[in-house]
Amino acid sequence: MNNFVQRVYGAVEKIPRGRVTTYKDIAKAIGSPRVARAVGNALNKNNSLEIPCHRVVRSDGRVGGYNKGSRAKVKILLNEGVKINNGHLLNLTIFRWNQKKFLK
DNA sequence: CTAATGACCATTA
DNA sequence: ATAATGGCCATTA
Repeated sequence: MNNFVQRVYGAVEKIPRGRVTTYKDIAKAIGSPRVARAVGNALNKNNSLEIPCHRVVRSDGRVGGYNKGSRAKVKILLNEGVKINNGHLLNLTIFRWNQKKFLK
């Protein structure tokens, strides 16, 4: 574990059930807007159930990867009420969660 | 030290 | 709609 991973997890653990955010949004949230790819790498190592990394999706509305397989990721999200069709969110803007907005 | 890798992104064809 | 491309950056070999 290192500082970067800690910061990523710190942002991810705040995502509420039934909502999603993007790798890029996590990057912004930790103050480094261009590290989306590295965020994915950090989440790939996650094993903790405390970190809801299945709620992080791609900015194009596709579900993205998962260390237990993207099938499992879709399954969990569907179970939380996020609507997905062929690995693509029906409407990313509806389910997207923005921390700043939430705090306002 | 350098090179390769990957749960990404935006642009272009 | 798909596919290719270049960029990005932390981590790992």
